[in-house]
Amino acid sequence: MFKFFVQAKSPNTSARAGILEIPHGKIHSPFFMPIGTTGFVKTLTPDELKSLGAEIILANTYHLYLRPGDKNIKKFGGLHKWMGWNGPILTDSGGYQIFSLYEGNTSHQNKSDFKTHVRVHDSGVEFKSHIDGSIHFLTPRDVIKIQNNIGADIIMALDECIPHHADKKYAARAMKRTHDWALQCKKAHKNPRQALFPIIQGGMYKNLRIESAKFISDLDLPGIAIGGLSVGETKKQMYEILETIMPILPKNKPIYLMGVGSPEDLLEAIDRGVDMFDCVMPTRLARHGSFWTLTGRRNIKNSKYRLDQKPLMENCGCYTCQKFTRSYLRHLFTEHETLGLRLMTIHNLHFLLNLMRDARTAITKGKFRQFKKAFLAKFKAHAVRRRRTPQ
RNA sequence: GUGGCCGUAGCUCAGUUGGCAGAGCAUCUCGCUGUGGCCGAGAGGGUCGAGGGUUCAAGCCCCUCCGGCCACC
Repeated sequence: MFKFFVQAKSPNTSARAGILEIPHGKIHSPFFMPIGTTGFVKTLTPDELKSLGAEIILANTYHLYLRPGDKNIKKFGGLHKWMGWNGPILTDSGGYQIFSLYEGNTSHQNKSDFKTHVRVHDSGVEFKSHIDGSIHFLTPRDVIKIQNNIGADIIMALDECIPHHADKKYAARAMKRTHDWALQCKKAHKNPRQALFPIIQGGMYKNLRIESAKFISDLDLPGIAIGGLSVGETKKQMYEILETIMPILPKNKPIYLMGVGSPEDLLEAIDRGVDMFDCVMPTRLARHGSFWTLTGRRNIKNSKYRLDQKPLMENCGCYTCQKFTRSYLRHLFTEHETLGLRLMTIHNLHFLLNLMRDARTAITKGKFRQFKKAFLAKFKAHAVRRRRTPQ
């Protein structure tokens, strides 16, 4: 029901290519999961996702529990059937919402009109719904039951994600809670068609991270997730944490770095042995006008694209680049036309999913290091040039 | 013709007893990492309809003119 094989490794790197077999299909690793929090990847149909090469998508337990309600999803025949996506799905547990919606959280900018409150107790999490203000209390056991109802192929244990600047005492307490909850989730989880992944925490403290990595590994569940990164810390900090824990994680299980990321972070994490990723970046940035090219990130709203007859990216095979110019896409954005959001989303997802395919090919050929170096040299050069000579 | 109201940033408008010319939107940059299509940060943009007067100081008070709207002959 759930199998993971490592197929190829590349020299001088921990990067590896593999296959993950789960009830709704096979996934080629390393892979990126587009985010469909509320049961849809914003602006795209499942068919479009499939043709972009997405092999699995991510949805969110907290959001689906509030609306339409996990019990209703079960009545509809499960999330796959309801949303018309017959490929693999992973549901996040809602642990990240503890972090991003936490009262007084300053590391993330809370949306001013998104007045959700979260209180963490040893026994579970208290949420105030951002939809109707109702109060909900969820235990680790509840979170598993909700995910059973939603029916994803991979489900996540409840964890407590903390800000990067959390002190050691706070980080240790959140880690301990995350471990207790992981145990409770394991105990509550009984559906063999769903694989449960526990999550490593420990803040920016290496000894806590090591302790957490060992504890989570010892649970002997089908996969392992790394949480609490890409939450505002520097890239150097994130890579150091990865280098600290990756060597002590089991080699025969998929490793999932939650919430990452940017093209450069994906390659750096693959280099250190990570197999799975998810991130809002390609889809959210697309809706905000940003798009990726091999020479870095740009924004279609810039006035210099007003009369630009080139596609978003030269030699890009995506639908958007085949059919439309930058000037037209900019026009769609200035007119606030929905089509612009769709076309940009298609491009960014194509770019990132293609990057993952290229990385996999490079690993298979034993040339990942060269591939990474060549990609980053072009991609980051643009960012440096921008900093030095602002236009 | 007479009376009244109005004229301030590209647009819609604030502007206190006279005391450094303002906001929202738009424009132009930048940011966004287990999703609010938002949001945040910053920038540019003004002979305050024109001219004169009073005053240390006028968008504001006085006079003339121009333009717009309304009412009444």
